[in-house]
Amino acid sequence: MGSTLGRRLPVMADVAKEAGVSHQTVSRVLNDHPNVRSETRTRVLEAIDKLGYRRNLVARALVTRHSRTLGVVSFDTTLYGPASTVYGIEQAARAAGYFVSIVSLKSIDRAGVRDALDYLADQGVDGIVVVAPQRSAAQALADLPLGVPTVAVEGGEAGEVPVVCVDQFTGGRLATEHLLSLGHETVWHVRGPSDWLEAEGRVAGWRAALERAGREVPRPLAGDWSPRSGYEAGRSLASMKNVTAVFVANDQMALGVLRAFTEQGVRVPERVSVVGFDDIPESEFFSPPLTTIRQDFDAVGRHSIEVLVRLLEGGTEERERLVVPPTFVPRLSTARV
Amino acid sequence: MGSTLGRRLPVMADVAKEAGVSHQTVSRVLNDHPNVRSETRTRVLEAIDKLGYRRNLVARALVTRHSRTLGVVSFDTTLYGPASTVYGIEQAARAAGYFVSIVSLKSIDRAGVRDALDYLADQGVDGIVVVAPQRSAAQALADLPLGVPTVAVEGGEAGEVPVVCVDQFTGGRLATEHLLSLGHETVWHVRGPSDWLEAEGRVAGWRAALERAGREVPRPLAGDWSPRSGYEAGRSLASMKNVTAVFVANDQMALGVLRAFTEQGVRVPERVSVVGFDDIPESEFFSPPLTTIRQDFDAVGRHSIEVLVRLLEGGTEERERLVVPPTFVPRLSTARV
DNA sequence: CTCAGGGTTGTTAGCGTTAACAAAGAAGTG
DNA sequence: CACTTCTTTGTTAACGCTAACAACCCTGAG
Repeated sequence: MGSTLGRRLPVMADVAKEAGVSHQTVSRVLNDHPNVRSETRTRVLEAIDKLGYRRNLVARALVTRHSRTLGVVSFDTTLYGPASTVYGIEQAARAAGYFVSIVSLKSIDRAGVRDALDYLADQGVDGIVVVAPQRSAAQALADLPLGVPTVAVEGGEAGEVPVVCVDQFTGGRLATEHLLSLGHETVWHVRGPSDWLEAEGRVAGWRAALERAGREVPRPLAGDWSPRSGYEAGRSLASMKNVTAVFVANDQMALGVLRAFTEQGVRVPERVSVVGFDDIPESEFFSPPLTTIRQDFDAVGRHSIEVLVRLLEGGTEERERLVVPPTFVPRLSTARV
Repeated sequence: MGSTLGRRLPVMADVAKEAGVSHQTVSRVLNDHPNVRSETRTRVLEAIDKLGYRRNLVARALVTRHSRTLGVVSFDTTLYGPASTVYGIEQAARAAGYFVSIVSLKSIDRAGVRDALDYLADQGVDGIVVVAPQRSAAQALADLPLGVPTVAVEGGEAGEVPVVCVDQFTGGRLATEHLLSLGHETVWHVRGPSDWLEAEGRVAGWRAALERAGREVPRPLAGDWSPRSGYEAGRSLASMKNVTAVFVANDQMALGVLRAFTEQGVRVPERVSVVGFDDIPESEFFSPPLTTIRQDFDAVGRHSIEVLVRLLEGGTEERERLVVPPTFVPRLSTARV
């Protein structure tokens, strides 16, 4: 449409001519410069309105050296956690007047993260949020001497950039303490992949709670966050007679565990109690509804933008670390021994 | 870091001086212009390498009037469908050399869509993909006289822009025919919100299959895609004695239905068969594993970019409509009467 | 030997905006 | 009333790149 229209879009000079002022005055009006006579201002605004003028942000970015665009690097935005975090980021960024450009990685190795950051830097983003839940990603970030202000989400201990994350340790501890408080002798654990900082944090919290209570610490079963890996862990657990309580490192794997237990005739919570992690929207409707630890992904996303914007606008380079607490969500998958 | 460094980034002129050529020659090398002596080319490339020069894409965009950025407007990217679609879009766009800027809407009304499109147009995107599964969004799109090439995903019948979508009608038909083929007298339906085109398509496919088989068409139960609404529909269905087969319009609601059935002692698939829609990663591990209709969201996202890029680069304004077929995924939630 | 024609490079002029400075008028001060 | 100061506006010069054109060199045909 309009390919033969010929009328190019109006530019600032057109508005200026229409309003009988210089283009600089138009610029001043648009940028809320205080020293413009109100009569002139209205005349300019009318001209803008009449011509349907819209300022060219690319030209503006060239001269101001600010694109008002933030970059986001994330791993597999198909997963609930990253998707929710990115959603929070996007909402907060837009509210703060920034555009959001996204790179979603398939695998997170150092090269991948480096490429993504370069790519965004090329585009001229003013700042970057890296959702880096894996150790490799966090390290890649730590190594990179990047010229763009950056914030890591779930970035673990990496010291170079500010970090916003959920307190995984406390989450693991809460889950475990809940199960112990119900009278379980010990708590088994289906953990996430070892490269993930979140997985490590949950393991550590679980272990600490057991040790503090002076209980035996069983060997954790390995999972990869997928329902299938939970299912396989569940089959192993079902065959062990002494298992009465399991803390599963995420809700999806917990679903797999529940499925395996159902197949093997292991009743939850009558014979085994199960606690998950994340509180995905589905977990309330698992059979039975899943007791879990809620992560406020949305808050994490919002906070990361707050920190980044502060970095961009304030400029103070506080080496911040903002920790969002998880919350315990009791449902029906856990019971007294 | 580097705030006191003072050394500004190298620009094309710096490279030119370093290589002993004009900046235009540098530009030609970067743009793969054929008429550059290979010796000169290597000299320029060496200079680029030595100085760590990176071309300023903002300046380039200003003069070429192309930002190589595509905009995506989507509704609630927290949901599995939109998230997967956006993921596919992002991957395909990056592979085609485009950046992706995202706007995620909380509610899709005409004003919201209009704002999002304006917002992206201001930013100077070259093209836009609108994930518009609701009728209101599709209409908003149809009304808008936008100056930027646009493709709608799941956009229904809206005639102004090319559309890429999954064949919802066929999906609904497949689900229903499967249940009928198992000997069920008729099939009940838990539908999605009436504003959603996808919901309508599935209802229509379900109805058509029943009518073609000469069966009674029960009144569909209303849902809003959430597990909770499925749960509520499930409680209603559980109380009806004549229900033996249910087609639920998405997997999340199907989870709620399964939960309600479990609570009421209605066994699946022994007493009632259930079919879902979407094939989310969890559905294989529901109890029982859910028979469902798979939508290839990723393919939809990829196709939408293909169409858009063709529009941008070819320029032919074919009023395309690309339909991705759904596939039937048999699992254990359905059985013969 | 001359001249056309292609390959290769340089020069100049934008793209549409903001920044920096200059200029003119209004207003306040001794 | 002269002089400073503030407000308002305009003029000019970037920002870093590509497009258009000009200029030069080299080759080969007449």
